[in-house]
Amino acid sequence: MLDVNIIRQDPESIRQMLRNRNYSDTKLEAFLNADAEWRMLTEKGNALRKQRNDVSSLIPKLTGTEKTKRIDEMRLVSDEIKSIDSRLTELDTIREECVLNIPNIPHGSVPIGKDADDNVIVGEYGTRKKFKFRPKEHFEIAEALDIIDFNRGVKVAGSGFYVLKGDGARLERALINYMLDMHQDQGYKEVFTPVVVTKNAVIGTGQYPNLKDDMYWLERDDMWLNPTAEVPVTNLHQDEIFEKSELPISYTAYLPSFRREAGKHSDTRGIVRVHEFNKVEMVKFVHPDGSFDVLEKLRNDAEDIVRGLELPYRVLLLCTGDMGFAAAKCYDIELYAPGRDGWLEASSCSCFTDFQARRAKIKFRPEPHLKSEFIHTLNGSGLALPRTMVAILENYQNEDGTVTIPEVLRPYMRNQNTMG
RNA sequence: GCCGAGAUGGCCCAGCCCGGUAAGGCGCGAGCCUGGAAAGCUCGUGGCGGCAACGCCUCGGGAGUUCGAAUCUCCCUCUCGGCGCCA
Repeated sequence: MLDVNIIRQDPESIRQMLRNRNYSDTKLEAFLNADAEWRMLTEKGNALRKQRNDVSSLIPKLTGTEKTKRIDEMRLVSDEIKSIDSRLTELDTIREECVLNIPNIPHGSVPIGKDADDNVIVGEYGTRKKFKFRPKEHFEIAEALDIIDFNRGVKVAGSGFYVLKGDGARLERALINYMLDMHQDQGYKEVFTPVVVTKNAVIGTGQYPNLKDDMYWLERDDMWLNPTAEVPVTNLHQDEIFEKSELPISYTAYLPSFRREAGKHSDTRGIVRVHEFNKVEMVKFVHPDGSFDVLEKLRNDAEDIVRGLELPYRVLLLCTGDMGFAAAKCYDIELYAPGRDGWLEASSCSCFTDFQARRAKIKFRPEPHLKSEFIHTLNGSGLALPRTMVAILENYQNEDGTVTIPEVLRPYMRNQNTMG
């Protein structure tokens, strides 16, 4: 959520920003209209309240006709206040709904562009293996090794779900532990949070309202299935005020994530786009100064995971048109998958400035006697598990159908070095 | 799920029965005092609108009664305790 003062002060630059981000219908104009009326009525209402307060403190001292007269007068004033208030409540609802639908302002270093084609490739790293055979796609490998069972996943939970078996399940567990351990070494504190979150939490991080159709909703309890650990982890500190000395705070969390992927058809033959997947996430709460430098560090922490796995990858700087709603700047890390000869987005690292902090009311006190200010939040996946597994299966496959286990994972798999 | 008790400024806590300017303490800050400090004293310490004087709001959330609600009525949320159920 943006600071309403910024919207009021310079609506034209917000309009330009929305054009750059490809948001056509954002209710900015509706906000401005409602806000102008709101401010006018607030002042009017305050003046009437002042009158009522003054007379009300006078009334107990009065007697007789003077008193009845005043009470009658105040009855009219109260009625007017009531009608102003009910209009103010309407306007407030409109204002809030509008402002919740306006995305964050991109950082100056973000390239302006329409869609994914305008993203900037920051760099390509690692070496691609030369295969002496046609590299297979991950589902061919996995089915042959019987480590992923697509049909039974569908049987249990419907399309878009899958089952890991044997070495597949163990590889998943190894990856989670490897990632958590590395993030711990990088200075992140591990947390394990609820998978079900409140509506307030999804508002706090900005998934609600604009991604609400992408999340699973538990109607009976008005709860939401975690779409990314960013939600429960960032909201851990909802409504809190930190001392300056407590910042920065870095968390890492492993948590299942759920996406309805409404309108997209899930890839039933693979695990590239599924409804439930594991992910290890990094979340940071930082001082507003230098938060974009922290983003570089965060991205590097995610790259460490990929480098450790010795997978070829590239880093993209997302353009204004492709960036997420709440982000001010965002890098994607994509893994190269030789079987499909394509790139897989496995991590997204973003700086949200104070956009989430304002929604979730996360503040810090710059100095003990000074007013509290909003902190900045960041997060990044390190990494999404299914796509990492796809990349491992396709990059580490051998001609005989076996898959070599990346060296860093072997300690987590009882020193086993191949699957199959 | 049932019964009971609670929710008041950064933190603690009074006020509620019996409606009339939200008291006090802690912490933190500024000032006075002091050779310096402690103690003491004074002031400040949430949000919104004008952005200066000022005004309004704020007692978990919402609705109602009233000239006037922290206080009375109704609904909801959360916390704690007891009972029940249970991996």
